[in-house]
Amino acid sequence: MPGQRRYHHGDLRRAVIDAAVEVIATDGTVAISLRDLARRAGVSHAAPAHHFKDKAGLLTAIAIEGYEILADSMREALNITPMPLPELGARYVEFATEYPAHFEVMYRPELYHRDDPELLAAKQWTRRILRAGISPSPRGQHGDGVESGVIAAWSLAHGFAILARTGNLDEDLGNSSPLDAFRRIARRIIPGGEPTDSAE
Amino acid sequence: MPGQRRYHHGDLRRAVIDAAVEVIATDGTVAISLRDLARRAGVSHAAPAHHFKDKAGLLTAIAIEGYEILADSMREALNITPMPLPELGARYVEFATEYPAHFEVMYRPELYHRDDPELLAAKQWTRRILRAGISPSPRGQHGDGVESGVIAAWSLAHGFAILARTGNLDEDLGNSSPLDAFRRIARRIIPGGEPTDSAE
DNA sequence: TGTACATCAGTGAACGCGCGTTCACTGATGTAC
DNA sequence: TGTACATCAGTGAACGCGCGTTCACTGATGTAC
Repeated sequence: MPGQRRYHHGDLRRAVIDAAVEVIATDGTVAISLRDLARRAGVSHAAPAHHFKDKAGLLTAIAIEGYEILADSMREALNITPMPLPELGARYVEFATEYPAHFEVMYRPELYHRDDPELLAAKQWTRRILRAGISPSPRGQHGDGVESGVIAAWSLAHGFAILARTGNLDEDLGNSSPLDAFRRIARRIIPGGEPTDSAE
Repeated sequence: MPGQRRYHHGDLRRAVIDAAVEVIATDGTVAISLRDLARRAGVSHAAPAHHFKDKAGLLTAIAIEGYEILADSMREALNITPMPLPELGARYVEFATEYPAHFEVMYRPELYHRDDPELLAAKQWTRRILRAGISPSPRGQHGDGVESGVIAAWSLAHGFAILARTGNLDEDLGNSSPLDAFRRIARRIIPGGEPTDSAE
């Protein structure tokens, strides 16, 4: 029954987050204000405070959600691929592409409550999964190459995701989707992507 | 003669940019306001508008300066190294480390006048140098690997720079400086970093 | 060297705005008995 | 099934604030003759 004025919204928390995500994806984090989001949700301007306490609280919620989505996807990838590191990177890039607003917020900790316990837990859980990408590797004698493999994969994925999202790779990518392009590059470059001693 | 009240500042433009850079490096771009910067420069709040027109104009100036500094450094690197791509990446990481505020502004185009002609020129010039990193390569038969080499180097450098700056690599890096760590990784991973068929 | 004038850089008052946050309130919902 | 009460979710008025921008102004500087 649209148009009907109800006192209770139903799921205001969800509605505000969704509106925020939309605004951020379009105009960046500069553009969000609680009052505007309340307006979009068709609710009085003080209502959101009820769910998020303050503006940083809202962004904290978005960051947490982002970490959870990302962790789930990577967790799944670990179960189905024989070469985890490049695939983990691909999932990372995919997440950044599909959830650009979440991604952006996650990496701007000055915007949210960086010491929120729930956030800390989600973040740590995500990192643990990322790191697990190397443990199932059959070769043991890498030395410090193991560590740097994770750093390399993570850096590559992170940088690629941002550059692709900000349009910096447009002229290089041609027709191929960012994700495909990333997979190609990652397979060639990331340790664990291909057997290291076979030719070409 | 400090303490002396002068009518003319001397180099207000410089002073405002420097103040902005300091604020951004500490508290992020959220924290800058023209009025605050004027205060820091010891000048009336309307003075900065004289030099930058508006807030976005100030950030445009910072972005331009960033592109110029980065381009100069990479240009120099091209002249002195036999393996350009990894070294270009290292310069990129070095720039992001030394000029974090410039770096941050550059990649947030929603904050400045993205179609400013001077900015466009600086940006294009920087990209041309980045791309030049592959042309002196002796091997010709890469196919699309050439293109993806640039993308890989750029992505790796960009991602590494951000992750290092946001403290995400702290527990991996140990004692080594971010720049050294990057050089080590880049040399091993980036095409053109090492001869591809030698063992180890 | 001196004067007149144009230009440049900074002042300070004023504007209107949208924001985040607080607060006493009220309508809606859920639960115990 | 009915009633009383506690809790929860949203309202709307009010606050104080700092901001960006505009504007007529004035002091300082540079230049032409």
